[in-house]
Amino acid sequence: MVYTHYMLSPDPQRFVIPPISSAAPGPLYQQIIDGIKREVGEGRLRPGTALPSFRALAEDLMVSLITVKRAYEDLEREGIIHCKQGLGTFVSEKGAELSRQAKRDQARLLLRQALRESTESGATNAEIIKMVREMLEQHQEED
Amino acid sequence: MVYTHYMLSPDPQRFVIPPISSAAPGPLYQQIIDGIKREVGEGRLRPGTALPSFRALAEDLMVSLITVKRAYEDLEREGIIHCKQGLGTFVSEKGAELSRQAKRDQARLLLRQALRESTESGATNAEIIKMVREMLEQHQEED
DNA sequence: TATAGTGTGTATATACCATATTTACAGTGT
DNA sequence: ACACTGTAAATATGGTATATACACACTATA
Repeated sequence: MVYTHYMLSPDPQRFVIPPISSAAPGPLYQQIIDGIKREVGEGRLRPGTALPSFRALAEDLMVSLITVKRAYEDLEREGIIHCKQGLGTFVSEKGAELSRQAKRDQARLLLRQALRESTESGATNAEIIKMVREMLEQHQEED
Repeated sequence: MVYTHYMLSPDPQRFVIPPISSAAPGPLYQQIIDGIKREVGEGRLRPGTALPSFRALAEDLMVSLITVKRAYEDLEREGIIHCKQGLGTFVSEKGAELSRQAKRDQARLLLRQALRESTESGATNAEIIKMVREMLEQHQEED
């Protein structure tokens, strides 16, 4: 068992980024992006700290180097991280705030779609609110 | 101006299925599927009635015949419609109920994702509920 | 009552783009 | 020189969309 520098706790789970899976919905690079945004946004990967190298993360997640690069490129374009050739990849100063903002925007987008589907299914506003409350309670129990 | 048999009102808008666009998110065939589920689920395309032919819908939506076929195939697999070679395509008896059920399932899926993104963005349950209420009010105004 | 015609849905071969991989290249520090 | 970093190019695969040709069902009509 080898602990990598980006780990913050001696968790039996080796990687903070995953789960990553070809079976999961969405492309692999998107799953990596979402995972890193979560870790950065929730403060487990702090601004200035180094992310795992392309090769290290690729090997850990059993994924191609290019797939990691694709994910890091997108994150760099969003200003959340920045890559320096020969040095490594690091969390940007505004990375946490940008990650949370991205999550907020994504949440609004998904919520709009969910509400549209709900109304088209014949659900009333009261029923929708009720469903949201129930789901939030379930999420609580998971923590 | 030509009215087709599947139109229910002399709407200046010719087609009930659209809007369809390469620019819109999601593949074209999925947009067709969603549109037909909506029309069937909300009762504007009733069980037993004929849907537009592959060629007619393809021409109307300025899309390939194969794209329409792909959409109809998926809808048939879900039991919402049934295609009869040489005859046409028709809404199934349980089409409306199945469409609404599909919308409900899709809504739950999207809602789960939206709530997860919201919590990961740092939003509290109260803030999430508030956002849902605001969005529902906006949807009301559109009607 | 044959049968040609015109409408249905069906199947095959093709083009294109996003995704993911391998392999080789270039920069930075020790 | 070496061992690490990120970068770039060529390739393979799968999903999406297209055009073209094929098979079935009704119907008008000779």
